[in-house]
Amino acid sequence: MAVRTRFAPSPTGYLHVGGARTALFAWLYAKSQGGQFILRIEDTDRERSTEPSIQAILDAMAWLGLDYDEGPYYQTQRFPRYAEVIQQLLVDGHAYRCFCSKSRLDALREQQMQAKQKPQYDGHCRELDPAELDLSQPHVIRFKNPQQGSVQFTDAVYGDISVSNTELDDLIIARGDGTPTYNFTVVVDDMDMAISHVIRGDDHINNTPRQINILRALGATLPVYAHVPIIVGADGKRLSKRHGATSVMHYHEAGFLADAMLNYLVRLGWSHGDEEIFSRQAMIECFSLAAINRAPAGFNFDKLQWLNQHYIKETPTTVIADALQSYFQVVNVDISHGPALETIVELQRERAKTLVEMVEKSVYFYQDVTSYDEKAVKKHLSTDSIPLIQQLRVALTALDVWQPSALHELLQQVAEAASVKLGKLAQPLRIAVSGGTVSPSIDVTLCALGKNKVLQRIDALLEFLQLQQGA
RNA sequence: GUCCCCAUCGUCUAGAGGCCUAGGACACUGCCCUUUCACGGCAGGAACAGGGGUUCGAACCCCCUUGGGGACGCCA
Repeated sequence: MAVRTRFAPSPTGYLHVGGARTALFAWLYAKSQGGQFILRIEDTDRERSTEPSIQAILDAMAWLGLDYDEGPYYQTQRFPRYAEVIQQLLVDGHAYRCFCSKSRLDALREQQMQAKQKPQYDGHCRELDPAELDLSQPHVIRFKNPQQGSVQFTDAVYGDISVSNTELDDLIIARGDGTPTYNFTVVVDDMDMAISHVIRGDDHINNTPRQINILRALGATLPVYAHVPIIVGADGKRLSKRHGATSVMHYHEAGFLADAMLNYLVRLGWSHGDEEIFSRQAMIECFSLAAINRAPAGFNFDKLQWLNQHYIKETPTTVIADALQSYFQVVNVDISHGPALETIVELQRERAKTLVEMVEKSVYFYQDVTSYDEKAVKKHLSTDSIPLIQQLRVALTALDVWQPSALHELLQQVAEAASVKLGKLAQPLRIAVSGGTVSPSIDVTLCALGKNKVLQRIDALLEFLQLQQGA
């Protein structure tokens, strides 16, 4: 049987990391089996579904590179089909009309909770004679769940699961306005779309038995179910906004690479021996449902950062440089006068955990230094530094070959001549060109900056120091 | 409350009865490298939730307890 998996988000907000991981697992399984991956938007809740949410989900899928072979399908476009199946269920006696008022249902629930029972519909309308009904009265349609026996299935992740039918009540499959509900539309869609493996969050594990009952009433073949544990925050609670960013696209904005995100996500609740690094290709080759962990996994920002830096270091320079461009734009730094972005990447890739950080650490390559870090000045500069810096300026001015090795040599000579350590020279210089004490190696930094800018900035620093002297 | 599920270092995890004196990774600490910051290298601390079984032998199998998560909607 052809493997077909799907990701079926409801467009009520952005794509969060838990959803992204579920999507990744479904995508991986399809890819690993040579099957198809389908995207379906579950927008039957018209109150909460929004167009921007749909776009946000599509954007996030695109960023992560989770491409789909079919879809996106929209459930709101399939209402005629749902109506058809509901009719069939009604005719076959697998569903019935329920005229119970909300207030009766509320009272029933209240009563059951008081009696420490599981709140369930009591089947009040289950045996009404279809011939004697007044269809003009407001009513919903309920699925007639079996009352005997139990539902058993083998989850590809959790193993055998069994639930007694007495735990399941007659769920509503069509609302008062005739629109179908989630547990019903999923079943119809998975059946119609010939989904072979339903891979979804484990919050649906309790829905599975009732979905199986509907599937059976419809005479459909059952898919394989694989429930993926949820992602929790540092406190063990379900990941939510108070744990920090949960939107996948937030990580894009924060300068994370899609490959890093994917690698992090795939290792959250799944493993392949001791391996930590998985390219897309590697994860497709190694993936298996059986290796998914059953316990909820905690989101660990530090490890994501580590992976991101790993990919920043490993990804070809030009690719990172291309990606970097938009991050400079966001902070309004004009990069047209200064080193090529490839150079920035090469100088900074070992010093930045995110592309945003890389930008923050590289602004001085494109913009003049407007202030000096106070601590740095205090530690490395005094009016006594002026002669040494002046010597350095003279030497730099005379240098024809503006290359790292030549610059390195020159610095060493100047340091030797003044009988100071290289650090005594490099730090003041660093302050001059960057405003602080942190930069790539001074020789490559000077080289990337260019002779003119370096001399200008040395002059600016000298001026600053002379002003201090005067004061 | 009822039902379902889960349980190895702080976190992600390896582990399918002897290979476990429990391995790797992130984070943390120390040292080395070093012109700063990083990268890198080396070293270190750190876990089988508790209690009963089963077995010659249990992190692995069974039961109970505890802890955690999820579901119980005319939400998905």
